[in-house]
Amino acid sequence: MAKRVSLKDIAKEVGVSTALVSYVLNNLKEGRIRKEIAQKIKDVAASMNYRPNQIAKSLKTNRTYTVGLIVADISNPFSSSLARIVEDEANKMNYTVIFGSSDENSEKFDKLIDTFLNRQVDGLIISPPANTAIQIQQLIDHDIPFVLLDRYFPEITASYVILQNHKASYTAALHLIENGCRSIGMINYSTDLVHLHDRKQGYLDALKTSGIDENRSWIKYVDIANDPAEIGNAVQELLDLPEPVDAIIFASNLIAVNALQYINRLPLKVPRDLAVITFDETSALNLFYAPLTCIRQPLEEMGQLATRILLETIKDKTVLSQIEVSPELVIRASSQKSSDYGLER
Amino acid sequence: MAKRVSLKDIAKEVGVSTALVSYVLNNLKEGRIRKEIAQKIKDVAASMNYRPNQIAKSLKTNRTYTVGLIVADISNPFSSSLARIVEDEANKMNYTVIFGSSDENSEKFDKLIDTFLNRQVDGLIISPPANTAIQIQQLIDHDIPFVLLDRYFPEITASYVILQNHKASYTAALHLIENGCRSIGMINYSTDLVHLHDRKQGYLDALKTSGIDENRSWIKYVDIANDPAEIGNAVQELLDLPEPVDAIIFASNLIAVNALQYINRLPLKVPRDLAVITFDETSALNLFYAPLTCIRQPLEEMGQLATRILLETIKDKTVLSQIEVSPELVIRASSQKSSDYGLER
DNA sequence: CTGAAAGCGCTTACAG
DNA sequence: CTGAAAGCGCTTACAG
Repeated sequence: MAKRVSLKDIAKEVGVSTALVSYVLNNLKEGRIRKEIAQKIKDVAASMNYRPNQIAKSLKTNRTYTVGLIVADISNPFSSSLARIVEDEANKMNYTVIFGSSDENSEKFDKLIDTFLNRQVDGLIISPPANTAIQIQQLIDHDIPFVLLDRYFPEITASYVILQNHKASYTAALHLIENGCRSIGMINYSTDLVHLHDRKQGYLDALKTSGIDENRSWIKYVDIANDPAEIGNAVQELLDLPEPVDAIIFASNLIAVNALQYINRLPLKVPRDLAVITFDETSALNLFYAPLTCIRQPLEEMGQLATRILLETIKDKTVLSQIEVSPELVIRASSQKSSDYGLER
Repeated sequence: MAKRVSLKDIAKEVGVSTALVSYVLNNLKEGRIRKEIAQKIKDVAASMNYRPNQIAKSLKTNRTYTVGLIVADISNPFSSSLARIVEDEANKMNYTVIFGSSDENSEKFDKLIDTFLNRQVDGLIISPPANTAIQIQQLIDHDIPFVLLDRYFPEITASYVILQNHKASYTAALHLIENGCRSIGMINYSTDLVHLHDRKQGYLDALKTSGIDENRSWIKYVDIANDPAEIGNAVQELLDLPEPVDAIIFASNLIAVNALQYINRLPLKVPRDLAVITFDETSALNLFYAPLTCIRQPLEEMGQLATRILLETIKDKTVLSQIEVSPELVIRASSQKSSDYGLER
């Protein structure tokens, strides 16, 4: 790289101190600097193509204007959609975002936090993997500004932005019941992630409310690695029950994609033979033949809130916001047996 | 944040100079430092929970171990898949990545480059929007290490990793012709992006080779903003031609998702009534009823190569690599009229 | 084997 | 209105 021009170079060129150059270029002490000299400095800076060195500035000010975003996997559309929203919101406040994928792995997660803190990020937005409450507690102990996104730990007093997960699946299950479903399955992840447990609980409570006996074999747990074969098997098992399931709720978009791909190869028709509801609404789901009823998370709101809360926290360490946003049940054909959708093909 | 511990604190605690601490913690001059004192320093550093300040280190060494990744839109699965690969490859070499989305907008793109350079990234991986050759040339003029990914400018001598785009659509079109298609449409973006022009040209050359007269109305151009209605219209127009098209090639995964969603609502059947091939293979496409023939880009290879070339360039500014990777035509049901797939439903 | 010192490029009290 | 100077937390020739 060609030798970069520094404040000192400009100062020498104009014949003033670096301090003055710094003041002028940062628009400080405006009224109190001679106009001509200020203009001269700006002109020279422009002509020399001056580019402030943020690293030096950060070292001095102890602010990097960088936030670290830790997601499960940036290539998962759910994560990347949030990333985009965080990016836009952070940029508005002149923040840049660095990202990392934890792969649901506690060690990788630790490493990311470590790296990001070494890089002096001003704060973190985190979708933590399961069983990382200790690490999160350490962030608190060290007074590191952060907010949890999408996931949380009930035992920890930290800011978070999550979905009303219980309500989401409660509403979904109730909707299925109202549409005549009686044996409703769920495919969920086998994990300690609390928000996924909440999704299960909402579903169970809806059954109970409706006087439907809970049936343990209606819930299938798959590894969070999203293995297509395993998810296909889970579907098949639900259909192979003595009394087969007449509806399935998918606890995530990736479960849905894999399950529906499997269902595509089956002779059965959605929703005629099987009603279906999925968490999340991603473009990946749009090509299924039956328009899918889904639980829409307000991603825009979630990403923006998380970012804003983080930036607030950076300014004022005493901020604590725990926000649960509302899901929206978007009702389409896939959940309504009464619809004739399954027949028309 | 609790007062951070610095080299100086450790030095004071142990009773040595900061220089020595720095040497020990960086494992420099290993054989030449008394073992006991080295161990003591390491122990104290650990017990004080020392965390090296990368910012200070960067200021001194002029290396941030950060790369900037500029994509069109991180929420586009194509971009986020590449981002994930770049992330992994960069992490291997202890690099962190900051990202930004240009939205195909030249001004946003400028701003991102500016921000990233101010932050002293060691280099950039860039999918440039149309008409940004000037900006790219400036990077060269300023000796900034970078590599273009997915897109390039033939008039500029810069490192890049792209697909053999011409070959990709040439092969695809030929395959359709061999399977009996005679009037083959293409939906592409109206843009100056050269790689998309290459995709068009490959398609046209395949027609010519096969003795099929090029028909201007077979190519529809849509805005790169991916408006679903506009893309649906493009499909309809191709079907409404006096001599309707019997196959369509989609020039990107997002065109495909939108077009297929539209096709889903039509009475026609793929491939019986219309054969179809798409660029890119994303999970978004898996739920279409007919398994899709697609042009698979070797994303893993592309992301890794781009990252490696960048890191090479950072070390040695004289590196210049222009790589065109091979597409793979993954043949499935959607492109084969002879297949009975379209009939079985 | 170890330390004193300069310096990376900024900001910012402080002094005048 | 302007400047000299200290200092952010490191690294690294240089000297001994």
